Amino acid sequence: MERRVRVRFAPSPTGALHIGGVRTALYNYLFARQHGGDMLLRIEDTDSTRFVPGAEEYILEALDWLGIGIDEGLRAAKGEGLKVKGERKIEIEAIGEHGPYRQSERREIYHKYVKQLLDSGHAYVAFDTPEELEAKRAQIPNFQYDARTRMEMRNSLTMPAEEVKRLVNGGEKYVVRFKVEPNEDVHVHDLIRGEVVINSNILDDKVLYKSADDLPTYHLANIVDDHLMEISHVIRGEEWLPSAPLHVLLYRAFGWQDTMPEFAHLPLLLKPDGNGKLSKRDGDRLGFPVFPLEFHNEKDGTVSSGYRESGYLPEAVINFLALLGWHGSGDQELYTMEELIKDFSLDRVSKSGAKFDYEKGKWFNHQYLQQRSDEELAQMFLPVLKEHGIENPDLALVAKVIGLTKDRVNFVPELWEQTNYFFVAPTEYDEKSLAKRWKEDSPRHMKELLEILENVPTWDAETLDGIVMGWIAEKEYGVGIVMNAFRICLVGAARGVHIWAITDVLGKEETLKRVKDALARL
RNA sequence: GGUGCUAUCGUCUAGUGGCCUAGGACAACGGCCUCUCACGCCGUAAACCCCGGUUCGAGUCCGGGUAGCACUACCA
Repeated sequence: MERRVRVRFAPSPTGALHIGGVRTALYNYLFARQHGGDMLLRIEDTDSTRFVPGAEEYILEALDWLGIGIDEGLRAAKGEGLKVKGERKIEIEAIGEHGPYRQSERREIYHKYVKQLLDSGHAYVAFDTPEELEAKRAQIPNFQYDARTRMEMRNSLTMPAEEVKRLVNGGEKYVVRFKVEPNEDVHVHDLIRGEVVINSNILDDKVLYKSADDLPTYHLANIVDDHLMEISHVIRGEEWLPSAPLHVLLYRAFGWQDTMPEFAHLPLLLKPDGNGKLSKRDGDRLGFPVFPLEFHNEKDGTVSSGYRESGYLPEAVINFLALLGWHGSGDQELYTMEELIKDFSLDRVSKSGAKFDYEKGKWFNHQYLQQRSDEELAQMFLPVLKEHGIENPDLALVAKVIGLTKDRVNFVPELWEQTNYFFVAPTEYDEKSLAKRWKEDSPRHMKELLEILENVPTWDAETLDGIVMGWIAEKEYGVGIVMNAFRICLVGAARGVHIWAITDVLGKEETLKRVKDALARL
């Protein structure tokens, strides 16, 4: 009997959610959905010193924006206040029977399990201060707190029980360490990498709990919670692979080996250039976001740009991320979330790290932008127009102009460069275009054209094209030279959509005005 | 340093011993379309890390190198 698939995404609220974390969340989500299982979200805030205000809200809002649904644990509640640029005022709801879902709220639970390990002899109390340990490391190269060295340290293994009790009761700061048995080959079965074997000698006696803040460390909290929350598959980043054997040992120490989850360690997202894993600095340096949403870090005062604010569509980010380290069964590149859920498979996840290819991300956004309706894009374009001083434009007109130009852009903000001449008449003219397209005869051509345009029976593309082309042919002027001069008058440069599409949007009056203005200036 | 993971076009990747003359996509380049600039379409260039071994046959399996990455905290 297969057990119910239950996976979790368990970020730490230490800042904006890194794009690699988003991918981890996505793969967990796809896996859960595909198997009809549950996707949990748990907050791993066991390091009180690294907590960043707003980070939790950020994480939940980011997942919500991307459409990565949470079935259990913490999630963004639907409603107003969500998706507000700049200020994050989301409502958080907790659902499920396995809560609380913030580790900082699970102290009593961890106490119980720390005690269990202590009682069974799998763990011990240690009093060595951080300073003492640091001194030890400085003194002994490659010092490791383990079977070889623990008998030289200040812990419950080397001190009389009475002394330990006295110290603990007296409020002395201590930690609880896991007692790793030496020289044992620990086997970890990884769904992506196969069998990984590590000898326990290289593991150290990891700190499981620190009395200073009365909180467990990641390793303990993670194992206890995954067990209690009945997690079936742990899908996480490759950086966790080295500590997976420790986790296996922990499951065994608790006697939970029969329900231990399966592991899958995902390849890392690497810098686009050079070596190493992708960091926030790379984004700043190369000019692209490494976070889903913009984030204002209250703690260090930094601002991180986000995909959403850069004009990315969530479905493009999802598609892009899905293919960074995973490949479908065929040659398909464009995937909806539904298709991803159908086709996803852990054994098609790559083993090697993937360099972050921002250029491809642009292409994905281009693809998805084309699928959005002109009206929808118009709404998204409004703020950009406002930035350029266009207040309360005619929405139908904006949509029409977008329909004419959207296939030229990758992002909504880029629409401005493609559409500005529809909203603002040119006041100066591009030098290069002028040099190439504005000839000696051009003023004369434009004067003639003006007369013709003033007298056309109807102002539609077909009529204009017929009349103007007829006139050019009759006078043997050359289509290119006349039309480009005309274009310069209307646009200010030799660029833009089809000329009759421009005159159509501009209308007769504005078109004539622009030609007259150009004539007066050039 | 130690341990582990990984290794196909510039990048993401397909490839599970003969279907590979190594396929697709992004980017690059060229052409077509055309009143311009784009888009689009068509095409070109571009890779199996190295050395051994197994095999009739290796990108694919094995060994050894090399390289890259990760981990090596009272952080996750």
